[in-house]
Amino acid sequence: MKVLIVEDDPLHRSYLHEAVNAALPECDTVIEAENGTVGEKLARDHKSAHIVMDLQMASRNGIEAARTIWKERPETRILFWSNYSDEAYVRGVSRIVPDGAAYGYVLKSASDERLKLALRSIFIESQCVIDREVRGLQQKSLGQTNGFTDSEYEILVDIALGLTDRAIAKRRGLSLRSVQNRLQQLYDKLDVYQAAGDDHEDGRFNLRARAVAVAFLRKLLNYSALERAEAEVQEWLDGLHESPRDRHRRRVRT
Amino acid sequence: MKVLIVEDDPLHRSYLHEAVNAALPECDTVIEAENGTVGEKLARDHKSAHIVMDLQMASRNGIEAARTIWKERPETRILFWSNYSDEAYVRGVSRIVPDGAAYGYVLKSASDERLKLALRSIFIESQCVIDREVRGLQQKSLGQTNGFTDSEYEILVDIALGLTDRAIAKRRGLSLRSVQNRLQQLYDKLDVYQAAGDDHEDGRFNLRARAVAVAFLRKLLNYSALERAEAEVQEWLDGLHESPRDRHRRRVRT
DNA sequence: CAACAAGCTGCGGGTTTCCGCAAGACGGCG
DNA sequence: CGCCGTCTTGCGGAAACCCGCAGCTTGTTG
Repeated sequence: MKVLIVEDDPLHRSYLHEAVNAALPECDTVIEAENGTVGEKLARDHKSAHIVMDLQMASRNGIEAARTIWKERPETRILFWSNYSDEAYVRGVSRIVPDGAAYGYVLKSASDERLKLALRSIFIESQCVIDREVRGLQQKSLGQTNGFTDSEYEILVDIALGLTDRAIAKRRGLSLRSVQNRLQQLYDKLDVYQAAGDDHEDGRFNLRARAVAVAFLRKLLNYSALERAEAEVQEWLDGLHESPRDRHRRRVRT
Repeated sequence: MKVLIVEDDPLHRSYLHEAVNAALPECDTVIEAENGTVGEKLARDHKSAHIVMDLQMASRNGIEAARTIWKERPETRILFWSNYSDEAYVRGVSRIVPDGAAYGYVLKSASDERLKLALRSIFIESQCVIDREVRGLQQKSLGQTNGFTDSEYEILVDIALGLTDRAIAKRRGLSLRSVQNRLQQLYDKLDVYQAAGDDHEDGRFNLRARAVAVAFLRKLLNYSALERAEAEVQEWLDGLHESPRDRHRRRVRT
């Protein structure tokens, strides 16, 4: 049995290496990658079936890497080992895990014991192991209790990127008004009205900008989510008008 | 000589402990703290003069902790040891360092050798040691080459928090128009106009929101900067009108 | 089928943002 | 002193945002 470790930090990497050796005597080779890019490459070269992956790496983050790996071989077992339980990460992961795949999500703050248990459960027993703390978020985010719908999350990302209502409408195939409806419902859930028009017109917030700030503070968004979204939107923008030639064709509107 | 280590991650903590022992034979005691809060407390109790501090900790981040420590004893020597060289961190640090204090900023990716050298330089020789990569940012941020003025940075933070123009004007003691001037100048520097109305009038960006997004992507802002700013603005809001009585929330505006 | 909930859409209008234009205010420099 | 550059402020208007109201399509349930 072979295990691939993908992790930025050399300290954590060697710690993982030891943990794998200790927890899995049946493992004969351990390979290491120091970022997502080489992680993908090694996974492909070695046809890795067992991977421990850090989220949040400089070159190419864990979610990106996992996505392409799973795309090529959906039965790969991946244990995500992360510092944070931001909702943005949790959502990002559960968005890309293939049906029936065995995977895990363990926090770096977990004990040695817990980590080893997770390694065995996933790699040997093919069971999913999700850290309790993470699990809580997942429930919230999938169920609708106090959580966010996918459509709400979508629009949150869109305004975080700085798109206008009109642009969002076009991107998502909605009318302008529908976009604004979704925005209202987002503002509602984020409780943006709190100090906005409450006391007086003095200390007012710009709802749109405030929503993004609150989402960040609540860790619904984080850097890597924004980064991914930015890449997607750029792609969309580029594909929007393939022919730079016929731009004069449609001039009149309204 | 005593050294205080303030660091979240147990692995990194013990690594630091070893590094200190190896680099500083004259050091007889090493104390450890696992977050900013107990870091402050230990620093006070032991009157620590030599501290190694992680930025980015859960309970109370390194900048906060360093600020209160320096406030009590400005001659304390602090070596910041961080994963990132985000401009937001660099700016945050150089904002709080007292005149003439010896401090350092070393990245976690640096070699053992570099770390040990930095430890000796700062704690023994009282010299400032700034990582080359970080240094670059600092130049940019203090000098005006392609960097941001304090006033621009201020307004960036304000819109990131979601304040309206009017609120910003009141907060900073400016007229509405001046605020908007600064915004324009910010938009200019952030190059927000790039794909906005450039090629076609369809996919437009909301400048205000876009500026925040770009700033995040360029790491001019990050979570901890936002968190600090949020605390400040809340404080300001509270102090604004002394009657916290009618705190009842209403969503209907008459 | 009726009744109801949930979502999309258009309309209208109040507020905010974005910004060109122009009139001061302040400081440096020949 | 006049000239110039930078910063501020007011005015006015086009565009964007925020949102109540009402009509329309779905899908569900009894």
